[in-house]
Amino acid sequence: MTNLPDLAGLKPGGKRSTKREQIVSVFLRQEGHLSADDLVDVIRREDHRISRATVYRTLQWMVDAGIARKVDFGEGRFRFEHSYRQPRHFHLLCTTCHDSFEFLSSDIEALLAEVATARHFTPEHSVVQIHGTCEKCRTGENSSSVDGHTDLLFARDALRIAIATERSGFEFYSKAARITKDARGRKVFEDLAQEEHEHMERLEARYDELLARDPELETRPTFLFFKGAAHGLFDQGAERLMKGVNDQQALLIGIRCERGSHRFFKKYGEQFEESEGRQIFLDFAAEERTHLDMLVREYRALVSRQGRRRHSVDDRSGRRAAR
Amino acid sequence: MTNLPDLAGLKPGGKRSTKREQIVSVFLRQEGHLSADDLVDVIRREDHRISRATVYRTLQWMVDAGIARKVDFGEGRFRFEHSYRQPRHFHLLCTTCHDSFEFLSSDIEALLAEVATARHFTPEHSVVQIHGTCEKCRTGENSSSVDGHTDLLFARDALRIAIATERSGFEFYSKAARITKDARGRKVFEDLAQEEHEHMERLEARYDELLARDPELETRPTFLFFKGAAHGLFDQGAERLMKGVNDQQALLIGIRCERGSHRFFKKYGEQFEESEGRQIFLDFAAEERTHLDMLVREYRALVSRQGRRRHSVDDRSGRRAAR
DNA sequence: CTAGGTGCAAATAATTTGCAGAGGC
DNA sequence: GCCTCTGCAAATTATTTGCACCTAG
Repeated sequence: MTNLPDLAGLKPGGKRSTKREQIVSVFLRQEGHLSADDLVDVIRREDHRISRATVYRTLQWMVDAGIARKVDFGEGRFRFEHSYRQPRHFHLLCTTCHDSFEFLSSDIEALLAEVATARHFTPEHSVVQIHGTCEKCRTGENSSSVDGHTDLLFARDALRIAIATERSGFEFYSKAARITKDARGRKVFEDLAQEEHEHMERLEARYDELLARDPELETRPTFLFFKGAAHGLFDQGAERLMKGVNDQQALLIGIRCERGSHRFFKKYGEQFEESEGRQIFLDFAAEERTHLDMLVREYRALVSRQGRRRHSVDDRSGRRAAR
Repeated sequence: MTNLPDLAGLKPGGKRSTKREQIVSVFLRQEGHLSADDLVDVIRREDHRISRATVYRTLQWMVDAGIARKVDFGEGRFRFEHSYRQPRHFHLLCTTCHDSFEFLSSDIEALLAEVATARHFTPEHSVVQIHGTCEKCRTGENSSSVDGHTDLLFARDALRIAIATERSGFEFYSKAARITKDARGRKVFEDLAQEEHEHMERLEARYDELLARDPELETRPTFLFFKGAAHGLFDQGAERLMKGVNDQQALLIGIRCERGSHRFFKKYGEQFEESEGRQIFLDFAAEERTHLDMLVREYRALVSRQGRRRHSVDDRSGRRAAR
């Protein structure tokens, strides 16, 4: 299912499965958050002659090698999770069944960054845990769970965000085109609206492909929580357009939206290991970048045209003054 | 400095200082986050004959009694903090000097609540920790620190938020009064603007009193991070006013702002133990409640006046039809 | 007198380490 | 043969517990 990493340190034609490789391989085949003891149990099922000490040593080695991450759920012992894919995710921890669920929240991350800055603190990593009771333990039955397919969920949520942003971008540019007087400026906005629309359709197709891979995908709960950062930028921009602005201001608002959007998706996407979700964010950032460049070019053109017009006015008034 | 709690379980005329009382009293005199061992060290300074086991037992007793809270900073052992005053606060943890700093963030709490809801999870408590390097360890010198005077800081930040909200409330009502056509409705908005203004001055006086108690207070870093929830409600309301609304809509917008504000400050304030900050939030919530009632009364009056007018129109057209 | 508090030492529990032997290139 | 890995048992660390004793009400 998951494509295992290269088991660093193993020669391509590796001979016998040494203990370490065996432990690493078993660990990577598991999902969820294992305690050292859980891992010993699983491993003993296929090989009796493995010492607890070796498991501990291998776990430490995996942490150093970046394969595993040590997490503390406050149980008085550590657990270990795969460390590739989403870095810096957060946890929901059921105090009854001790099951754990992951989530991402760029919103919380942004707030944490603000706190760290305000307190002159250089953050390395953050721990966010919600301790409580999971639905299963409360109601008895298990609902659609996250099931560890976080890759697909991440891609799904990244696409949803990208689509929502494209949609509000489309609305923004349609509105901007409607209120722009200058024919050339209007054309730029119309083209951008057109592009946003096309790209939105491409993203929706990609979303459908994803659904085809897992028909249950759409019923699964949100994994990536996201609203502040980029979402709403275009909506806010559209509101500002309604207050009555001139062509130049409309371009500036567009630039501000695209730049915010580009920066955010690039920065956020780059945090992740190679994955479909990451790619969606980076593709999207690139797209926003193109739009940004287009707007900036147009803005410069507009300003220089106005400058020329003003110059000729100046010339005229100059001549008038000299008269 | 801090007023110690009643050392629950101690009979009023308690005789000799039993060990437990001694340990509790030493614990409460400390500040920061102590490990069991730290506490043993401190206690041994005044009494050699205290067993580690007793300290552990007393710590557990304190946790059960609600005097202390057990926290896990991922060091492989637990620490204990005073549990009265701010519940559910979060931590900045320096990986170098192992010092710890506290902060509150209603914004993060709100997001965590959303995540829990979306995942059908019943949250009990949340852990939020930012691990990194503190300013002291990075630059060598200690800046204005929080110094454990969290009570004052909490009160200061609560006041700041209340003042900011009053200010935007004042602006909102001034604007509403300006655009209201109906004389009676205008009077209501003017009165409210006036009230917000007076209350703002009272809050500012209270703020100055606070500053008098600690001249350094204003230079200390933010303790309570806060922006989403209530702040901005009136600003948003004011924006909606600008879009051109009738008197009735203006009242509805005001009602929505006051209700949101009231609910938020009440709910948030109630979380805390008795403290100045809590009182500020609750006073403020009560104030918003009064305004809310006033607006609702006015809204009903307006609607009933309109109803009467419409009725009389109906009557007239009825007569006309019967003619 | 008696329930609960306390000290001491031993028990637990998770994890680490010393050391001698094993295994692979 | 050399170097690293591994198993085993002992050590370490934080915390808990059993048990006999003590002490205040």
